[in-house]
Amino acid sequence: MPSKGGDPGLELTRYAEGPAGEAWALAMRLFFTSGKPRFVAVGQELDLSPPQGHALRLLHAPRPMGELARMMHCDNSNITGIIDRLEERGLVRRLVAEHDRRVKLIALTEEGERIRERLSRAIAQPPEALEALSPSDQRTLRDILRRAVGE
Amino acid sequence: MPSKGGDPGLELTRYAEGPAGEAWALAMRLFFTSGKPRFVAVGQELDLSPPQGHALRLLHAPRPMGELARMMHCDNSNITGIIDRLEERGLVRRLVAEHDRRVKLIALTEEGERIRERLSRAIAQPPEALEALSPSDQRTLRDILRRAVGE
DNA sequence: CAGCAAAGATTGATGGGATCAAATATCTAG
DNA sequence: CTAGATATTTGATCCCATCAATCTTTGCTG
Repeated sequence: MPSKGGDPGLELTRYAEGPAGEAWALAMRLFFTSGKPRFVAVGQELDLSPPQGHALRLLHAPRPMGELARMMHCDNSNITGIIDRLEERGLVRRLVAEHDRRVKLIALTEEGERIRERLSRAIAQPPEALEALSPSDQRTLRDILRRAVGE
Repeated sequence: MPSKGGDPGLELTRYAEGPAGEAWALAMRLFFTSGKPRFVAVGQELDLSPPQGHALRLLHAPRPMGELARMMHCDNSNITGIIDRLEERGLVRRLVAEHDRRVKLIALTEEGERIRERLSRAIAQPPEALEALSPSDQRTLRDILRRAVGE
């Protein structure tokens, strides 16, 4: 079964085993053709690199640097630079935690909150492929994913 | 509804509208907590950066540089370096297209094919959250996503 | 209390990636 | 043949990832 057109899919299903594997392959395809490009595009409009955008999204509540690093699956020292640049732009502030003066809590400024809001809204927009599903399929999809994620 | 634990979710559902939006938010959460980390980890084992891995996966058939660039949503000039490094490692070859000597077709070497195979297999493995679903949910999920992607 | 190991964050070095402008080689139309 | 378009490359600049080393602060232990 050769793929159609320009093969926009990542030829993922070839290696998938079982229904879960196939579903996962299709989901990743959706993400790579829709999700990631949009994330990058929206980030560019707001002049945010993907890691900066990611960090901003995680900051709906103040967090220590180390927690950010863990959540972003990257090294501690990496976060320093990302936060540096966000701080220079006034989107973020470093607060010293009073219970432990080693840790710095990163908090959004008002401007940062505004940008985060816009970013989140744009990213939450589902791709057309999902919007085009029947309402019943949409609900079923949501319900199954809720069960998967354990919500 | 404050999130539980360390808030591994990206607080995505707050901005989602409608079932499709919620489903999308859940899918992205799955991707960010499972998919991307695994992609990066598997890449590290094989000593491939994420873009190198991505490019390799797209090369199940020889492609011109420009086509790779379009598929990876990046600038043409970007691909040059990525392919340079893959070529230095002997995973890839540049072939001059005979119908147009401007274009270079990128083809996997045998070693490249082996690596690509291992990468693809590892990535195709669905996250536990999906494996844990009932077989019926798994099938339904796959079917809905097939409809969405239009397969 | 003194000393010391561990934890949180930063710095510096190195290499890869994104983006943009400019250059090169080739093709195609007229 | 020539002008313009196309595919790729180069160079410059910035950002990100990773690792080792450093600094401060904490908490433990004798």
